[in-house]
Amino acid sequence: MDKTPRLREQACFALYTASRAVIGLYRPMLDKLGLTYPQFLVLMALWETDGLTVTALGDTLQLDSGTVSPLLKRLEAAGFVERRRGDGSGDERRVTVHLTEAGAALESRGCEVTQVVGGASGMSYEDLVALRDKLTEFTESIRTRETND
Amino acid sequence: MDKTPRLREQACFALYTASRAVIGLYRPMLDKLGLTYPQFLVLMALWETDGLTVTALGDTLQLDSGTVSPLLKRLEAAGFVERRRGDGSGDERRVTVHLTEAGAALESRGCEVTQVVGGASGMSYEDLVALRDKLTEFTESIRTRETND
DNA sequence: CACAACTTAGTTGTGCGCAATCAAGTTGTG
DNA sequence: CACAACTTGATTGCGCACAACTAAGTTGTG
Repeated sequence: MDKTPRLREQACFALYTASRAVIGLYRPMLDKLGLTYPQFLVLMALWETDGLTVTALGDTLQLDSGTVSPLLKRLEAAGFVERRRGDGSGDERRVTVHLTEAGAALESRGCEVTQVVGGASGMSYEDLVALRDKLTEFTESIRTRETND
Repeated sequence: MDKTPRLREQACFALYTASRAVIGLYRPMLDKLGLTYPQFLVLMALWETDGLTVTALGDTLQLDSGTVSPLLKRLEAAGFVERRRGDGSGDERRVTVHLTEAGAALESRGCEVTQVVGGASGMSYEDLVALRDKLTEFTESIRTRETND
């Protein structure tokens, strides 16, 4: 029984490293669009459903307001999105996030990026799908156990 | 052909989310040891091989000096590690990192944490090993393609 | 020896990520 | 209506990550 866990044997470390590696793979391509990876995720969410509230965006990306608010501030400053308070709902607390023309225009180039990254991953489509499903299962499983101490 | 990639379908997003979720699972336990996850990784590397240089630590954790240097500064301030310049090698550029007594003493409690997290992941040992290997393969594959533009 | 090229750590600046806190707005209950 | 509980988004503070740069030390070449 080797009680000392080796770094290389830890699935969590592999996860941590892999995550940073993919983002690093995206980086040079996203740089050309003037985006960071989290900013790109926001746009992907909006390309799918424009006009999400800040909370809905946070739920989608699994990020809290302390991350999303400044993220949107930068995206707004860059001219990719626009925030509107009390948009139609009559609830003045709600802020909806909308793509600008520039933000919407990035969609096709953005999709290209995901294609290229998928190809550069060195894995087949089937493998990627299997990995994604395994990871999603993993995350769900963790979230349900989050109350642990 | 749906050209617009959905966030939920992206393996990269699943990776990004899963990574943060595991670290979140570690957080409350590591808080009790006074450590963050990256700091815990440094200690794991040192429990395995004490006296690594800053560069060797960076290679092990796949982090550059801009991340490792301040990380070690905080770990040193917390009394878990100690840095020594030109340690024996006669090369005054090299800084080796050594566990203090307090740092070494955390090992058994640290190992416990990895056990608990492994259990709380909701996956079998075999599944975790398979996932880890898939992720390692993924990362390696990406690193070899990093010269892409 | 001279000196350019390189290696090693560290610093600076920007952008996440998250806990904690806050202010403004809304809702439920009496 | 009054007012406590809640929701929504923003702010603050700290610790990563990483690019770009710097300073100090080492090595290879003539």
